[in-house]
Amino acid sequence: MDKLDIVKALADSNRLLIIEELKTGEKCACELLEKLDCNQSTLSHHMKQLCEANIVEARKDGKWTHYKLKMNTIEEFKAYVCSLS
Amino acid sequence: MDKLDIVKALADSNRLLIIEELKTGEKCACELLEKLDCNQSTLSHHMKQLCEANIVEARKDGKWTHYKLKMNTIEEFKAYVCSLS
DNA sequence: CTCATATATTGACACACATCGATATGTAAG
DNA sequence: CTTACATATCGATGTGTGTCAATATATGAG
Repeated sequence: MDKLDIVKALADSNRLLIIEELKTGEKCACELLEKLDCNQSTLSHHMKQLCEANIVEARKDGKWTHYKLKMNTIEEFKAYVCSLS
Repeated sequence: MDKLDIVKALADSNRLLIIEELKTGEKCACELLEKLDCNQSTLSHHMKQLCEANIVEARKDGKWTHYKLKMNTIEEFKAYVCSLS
């Protein structure tokens, strides 16, 4: 886990919203797109960054791509934040 | 606490290093400067951002400014990260 | 095969931001 | 008052990145 990659991936309002949506469980790109005020290529770009930071994982299912939070990474990041206090 | 302000303030390698230094307690700017590979005005700029995000607080003492982690904010951020899992 | 739909990639662009040198401000000592 | 030191601010600059339109790729339906 690279702390810097993680915080950089979190440092955008749309990506924080995406995380918020994924807290309630796996969602596909078109569901996420409805919640965000941006176009499809922008969403795709954000999802790529979240995946590359290992915060989110993608699962392809036919035409759809489903995304969910990657708990391993989140737990490791949580441990880091806890170490600050 | 604004999550976005916090993650943006964390999203820089030098600022993560500063946080790491402040984990061990209050330090003045010149001590921090020794640990970082940047010039004095750059450090000052980073400290300002950390203060504005309420992650760090400054205390002036004569010529020196001492910085320490602001635990209230860190605890709130910790609660947010915990809410993700 | 053709068409529609879902998602990814590319290229361009504007804006944010990390960095530095120069300078300003503030404080203590002599 | 003058000098030295600690820190802050300013202006300029290069790099990074969020955004979009256009296009590509992939999948399934008919």
